[in-house]
Amino acid sequence: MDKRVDARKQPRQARSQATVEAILVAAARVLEREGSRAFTTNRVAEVAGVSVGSLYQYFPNKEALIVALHDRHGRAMHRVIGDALADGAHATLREAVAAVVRGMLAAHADEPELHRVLEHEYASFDERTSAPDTGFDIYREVRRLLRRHAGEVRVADRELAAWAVAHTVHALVHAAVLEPPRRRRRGALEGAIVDVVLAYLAVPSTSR
Amino acid sequence: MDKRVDARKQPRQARSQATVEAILVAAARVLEREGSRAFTTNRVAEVAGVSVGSLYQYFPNKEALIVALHDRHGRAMHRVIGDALADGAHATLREAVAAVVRGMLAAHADEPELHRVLEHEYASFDERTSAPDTGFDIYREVRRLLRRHAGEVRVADRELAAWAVAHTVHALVHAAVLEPPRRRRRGALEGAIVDVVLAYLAVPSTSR
Amino acid sequence: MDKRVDARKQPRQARSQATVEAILVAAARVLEREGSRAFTTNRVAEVAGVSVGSLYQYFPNKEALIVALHDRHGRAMHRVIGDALADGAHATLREAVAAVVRGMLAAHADEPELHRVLEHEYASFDERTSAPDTGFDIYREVRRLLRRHAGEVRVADRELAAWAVAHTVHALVHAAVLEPPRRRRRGALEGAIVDVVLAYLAVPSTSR
Amino acid sequence: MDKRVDARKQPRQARSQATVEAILVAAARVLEREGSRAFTTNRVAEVAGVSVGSLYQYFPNKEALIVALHDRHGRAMHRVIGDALADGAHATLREAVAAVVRGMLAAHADEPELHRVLEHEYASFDERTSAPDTGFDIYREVRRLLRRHAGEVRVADRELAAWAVAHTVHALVHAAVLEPPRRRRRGALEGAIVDVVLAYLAVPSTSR
DNA sequence: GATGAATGAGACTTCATTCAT
DNA sequence: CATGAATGAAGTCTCATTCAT
Repeated sequence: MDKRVDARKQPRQARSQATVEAILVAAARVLEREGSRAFTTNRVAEVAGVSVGSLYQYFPNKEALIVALHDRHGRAMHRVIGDALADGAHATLREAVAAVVRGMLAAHADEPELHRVLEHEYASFDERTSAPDTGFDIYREVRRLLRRHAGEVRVADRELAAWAVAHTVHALVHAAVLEPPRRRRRGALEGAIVDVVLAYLAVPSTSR
Repeated sequence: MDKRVDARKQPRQARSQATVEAILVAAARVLEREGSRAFTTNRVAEVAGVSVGSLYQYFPNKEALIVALHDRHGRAMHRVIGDALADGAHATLREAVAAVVRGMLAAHADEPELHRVLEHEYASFDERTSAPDTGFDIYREVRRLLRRHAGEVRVADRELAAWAVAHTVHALVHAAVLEPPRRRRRGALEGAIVDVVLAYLAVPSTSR
Repeated sequence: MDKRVDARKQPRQARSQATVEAILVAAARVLEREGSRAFTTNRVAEVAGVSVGSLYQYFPNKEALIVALHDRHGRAMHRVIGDALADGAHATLREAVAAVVRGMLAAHADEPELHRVLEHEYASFDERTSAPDTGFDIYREVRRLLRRHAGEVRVADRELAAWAVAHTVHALVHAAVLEPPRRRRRGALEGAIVDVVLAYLAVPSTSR
Repeated sequence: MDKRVDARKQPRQARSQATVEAILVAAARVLEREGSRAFTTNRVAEVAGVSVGSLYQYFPNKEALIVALHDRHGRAMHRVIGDALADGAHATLREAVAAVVRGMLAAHADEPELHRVLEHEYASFDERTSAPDTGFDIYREVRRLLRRHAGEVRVADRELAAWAVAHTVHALVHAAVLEPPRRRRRGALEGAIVDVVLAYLAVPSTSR
């Protein structure tokens, strides 16, 4: 019982491009400010300033909106990591990890609630839907990071380490924007996240 | 417009106790095996073998079911941590952390999906509802742990560390049961989680 | 992509029995008096004096209503033919055919439009739906009729004759109630239908 | 609340003619192959290779498409009967009837489903719409046939006979293409239809 | 207390039709 | 004239909750 979630129609005219964009922006806004309870196709269309019909012209169903937003976010995260891994971008592992963490924090700062909700909604139809794998594997990226800075890394099982690091960073970034501890600035949280990762991965140093 | 979510009445008789229990077990089972989409009051009542009417006799609304399950899980986690902190239970920080991680993994192993869903369902009405704080503060527990083993801990900002550790452990335990890396046994995952926490918290040692 | 059309729930209490009956009566009435355009689940529920929810408690979807009505009509026709075939009911083929035609005309007289619409609606989802074969084969019944009165029948290919007779009678009965020729009484139409069938089937006689 | 269903404008230019034709062909094809559910103006336009807007340039609404197809089919049937009645075309009643039946079978063979659907769609808005009587009366044609071969016809009430014959032929032709009995060739069906009609109309002969 | 039939607001989605480009 | 994006009324169906028995 698969459900299609890919875009129903490719917008050709500039007008439709704008409509699609408006719908996605509205979807994100509704999710962020009104919660998943209020996330109805009619409400999204209303906020987008278009009719429900227009929404369905470009998205076959409500889930497709979630998928599109999720995909969009996934690509952004991919870009952040990719940038941190770019040739010669960062000399040390710590610098690279810091860049990733900083990028992710920035990407989640504006609409923190959105990403939490998105994750839940996306997971909730993961199976019924032929959710197109966003195509990129975050673990692979982390493993590349570890390989590139192999000299500084002490963990033996790199795949296990990639798993641990990916989930840790993800969780702490979300926690940083959604449930930050009192009175800490973002910089402090960024530092803590980097510390957790580095302490685990890197050979002990005297620093810190 | 607050919504009551506390149990509608305290069941005094044994039969009522059993009914409430059956409903909660059914709720957990539906959430675990059939997903949040199927989580309807009628379905829960059916699985519990009672009528919807009876369900509403003990729970004022659907959210109360989620709250009850969430609360129940919270208490269980509390107990796990409490045990690990019991006087003289564990000599070293590593042992104490390992005990906590082991306990949490065990508590999540049976119904992993349940806890993921629960968390999001609970969060989704966090605000509209006057969700009674389950009364215990996980951070406080972690801070107690750090204080007790202060000698082994090097981090300066203990509250920040508690925040980081609590979220890290929570995320990795969930990931361990829901999205474990291929071919690693639970013991390996447990080890990795402890490693992440210890590397961050403890003064460097030669171990590992 | 099968669609279920069988009753969703078996009504157990007397109250539900009445509800189901009211819904079917309302469905027939709407189809007959307001046409298939007006045949919406809300309208049917309204005419039945119940809520849409009740309708869906007993019929999984709109099509199930059509199927139920169709089935009901099929059984009635079956009964008519069965009665005409009952042992010793009719001495001659003409009498038997006349009995069938009379019975069918009576059965269609009250709600002629209903049966026309029903047929169309039923046919329109014949394939998408796993329409339960009403279980009885009208051809078989006609063949039995021909066999029983074999002495009077001259047609060689009985199966072909059954096909022709079944469709002819069906069409003329419908036409008789829906588009009768001007100023003919029902008796005259009944006679004409029997004449068409008998002239085709029976050995020529001097009668008429 | 009458609704206009006649062509919105008479296409004068060749290109317009072609567009109208393409639309009608597409409408027939959709109805035949995809069913009345799929018969949407957008789908018809798509299959016709034109925009919806263009469709509405030539047809004021969806019903007009049905009317046009129905009308077209009616004219074709009229032609078939007219040919069979042409002066000196057929010497005997049987030959004339056979010609009509053969012509009708041929006309329905290509798109059998289309005609069934058409009939019901047409009937479904017969009243709301001021459906222009297609202008020719099939009964009149049949009566002419009976009059011309009066010598061979034994039935007394010619109008009643025309009614019976018209409906019988119509039903059997449709049945022949839509629900033919197993393993009979079209010739056999044609023969059976002619037999039914002739046995009813004509004076008994020794033939057959 | 228990039952389960009934309710009905409201969510999702379609499609005939219009109109700016 | 053609295009196709946009509209929105209307229809199907679900499910939390109530209440007569």
